[in-house]
Amino acid sequence: MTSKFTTAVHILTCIDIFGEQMRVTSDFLSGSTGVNAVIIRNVLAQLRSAGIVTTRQGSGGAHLARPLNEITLYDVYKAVECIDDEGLFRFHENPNAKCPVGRNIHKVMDGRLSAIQTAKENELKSVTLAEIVADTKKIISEE
Amino acid sequence: MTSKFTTAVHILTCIDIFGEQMRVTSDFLSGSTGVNAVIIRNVLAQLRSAGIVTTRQGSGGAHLARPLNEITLYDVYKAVECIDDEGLFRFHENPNAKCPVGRNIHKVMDGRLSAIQTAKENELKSVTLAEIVADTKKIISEE
DNA sequence: AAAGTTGTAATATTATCTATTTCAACTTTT
DNA sequence: AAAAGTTGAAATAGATAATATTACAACTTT
Repeated sequence: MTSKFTTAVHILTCIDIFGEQMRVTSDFLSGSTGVNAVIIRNVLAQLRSAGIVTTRQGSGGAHLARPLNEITLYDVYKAVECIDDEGLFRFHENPNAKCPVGRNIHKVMDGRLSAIQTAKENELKSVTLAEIVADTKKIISEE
Repeated sequence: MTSKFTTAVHILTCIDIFGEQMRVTSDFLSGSTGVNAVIIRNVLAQLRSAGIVTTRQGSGGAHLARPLNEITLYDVYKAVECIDDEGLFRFHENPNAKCPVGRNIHKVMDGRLSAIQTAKENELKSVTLAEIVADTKKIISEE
């Protein structure tokens, strides 16, 4: 499990909150998140590939590619964590095909576990960044 | 993420399916799962602490401590993966407290993410090992 | 007493995430 | 045109965690 998902949400929140007043560079985001600037650029690259942000060489600064209420946590998660490769659970990789349990346990569990995966994804889809940013602004204003 | 959860389900399935005919030792389970025998014994120790299996030094062989339909996937998951320590997501650990976003993002996301955690746990609670074993036996009989 | 097993600690290996270094390509400013 | 600051990306290093391995004491049965 990586921390790229929460880092990405942090990044997007910063872009929205600070983007109008200043240039949100990878260096600034590195300072806010405490994550190395190169990692930030990697995450931004993944968000860019997913059509969530725009970046430009030279001029610098990241911008949202679409409105906050059209970006769900699932979109962000899918962009930065490789969902297809591995699900919520990790299988032991070398079950013995000569054992009737060993050669079938993966198949048996897959169906049950993918239901859980789906439940997680549906929860992620139900939250947009607009809500995250609204919550953040509210907390900041009450400080 | 570890593979101890799926390994544990595999182990419990084996205990039920093979337990009447033979002694299900850590060595046998190592052969069926492809997981090192010491790791198997560690998993068994965790399942024993959770009151799911019984083991004995010397005589060998693991046994179920209660009926399959009284063991949910959640029981197994809780026994072998430290649920409290870390949730479904991993946070970047050093957000900048001097940044209004940095010092609040964790709090903002926590509520949303724990809802997802709960959804996952509820799904895990809804499946018992009795169903896993029934599915496995069905597939074996059709081979 | 011998053989086989569990329980457990200590160490090694492996995989993976994160950080770091480096530099070319690009944009804006002077 | 030059300088300063930035992104994109590759290569390497470091840190962390999961898994495997080794070793052996304690235990049970034959």
